[in-house]
Amino acid sequence: MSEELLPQPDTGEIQLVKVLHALGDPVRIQLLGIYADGEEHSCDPRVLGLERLHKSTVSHHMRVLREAGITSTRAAGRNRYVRLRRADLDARFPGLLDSLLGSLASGGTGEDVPPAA
Amino acid sequence: MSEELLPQPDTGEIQLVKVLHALGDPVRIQLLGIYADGEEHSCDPRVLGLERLHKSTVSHHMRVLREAGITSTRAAGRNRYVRLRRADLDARFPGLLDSLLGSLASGGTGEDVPPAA
DNA sequence: CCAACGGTTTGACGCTCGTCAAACAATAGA
DNA sequence: TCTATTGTTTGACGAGCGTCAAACCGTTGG
Repeated sequence: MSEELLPQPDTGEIQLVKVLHALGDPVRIQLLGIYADGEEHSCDPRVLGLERLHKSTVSHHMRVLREAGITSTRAAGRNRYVRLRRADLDARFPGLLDSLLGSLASGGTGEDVPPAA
Repeated sequence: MSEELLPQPDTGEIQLVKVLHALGDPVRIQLLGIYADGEEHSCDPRVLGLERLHKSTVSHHMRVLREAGITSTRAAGRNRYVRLRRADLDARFPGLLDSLLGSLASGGTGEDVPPAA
């Protein structure tokens, strides 16, 4: 059995400008919202609600997020489990993640917001 | 005499993903640090400490920041005065700007940090 | 009126990005 | 041992970005 972490930057090496660049994309900011629960998630576009995108495209976004230091990916068997690096990000940039997730919830993404009706 | 504001998005129209995209660039995140004092600033690259960049390049970055809703530009005579839209950003995304500026100060940009010596 | 100033706009260049498709790799299950 | 599953990698394509240079525009000051 294999059980290893895919390469990712050390906490101290995470750069703000790269984090912002990584999140300055509609798909990846949406992924951040999905990962906000702190749980592990599969990479399958169907599971993530990203059926509109090819699996290789999703894989690409995963890599960008991981290399920016935002997510951590664990490989187990033929599955990969992606999780938010909440503690590391909080240590590196205190308060940033919380305000980002808060802003996301306040609807700053231009997504379709169904009326409260 | 002319004295008008260049076009910019209304506070409610500011989109998080566009803000992050705008700030996910080394030059523009540096500009954010300059504007952090809340004062008005000229566009002259020499005044901004951006001598390495052509004035048209700086002008381009100004436009990106303004159209993302991050800055406000006032035209007076042949000068333009750029200022951070702190109140608008705080209203739209509470806490985001503060944590961004804090993260910037914590050195997450990969900039050269002179030793404390 | 005319020249200098502060910025913007346009066009060009190379590079990066987001996306898909196809091939590939590794594991799990029958 | 096949075959299906899960995801990565590579290559291609069009679009967008960051930069510079040159032309342009409105304003200021002789």
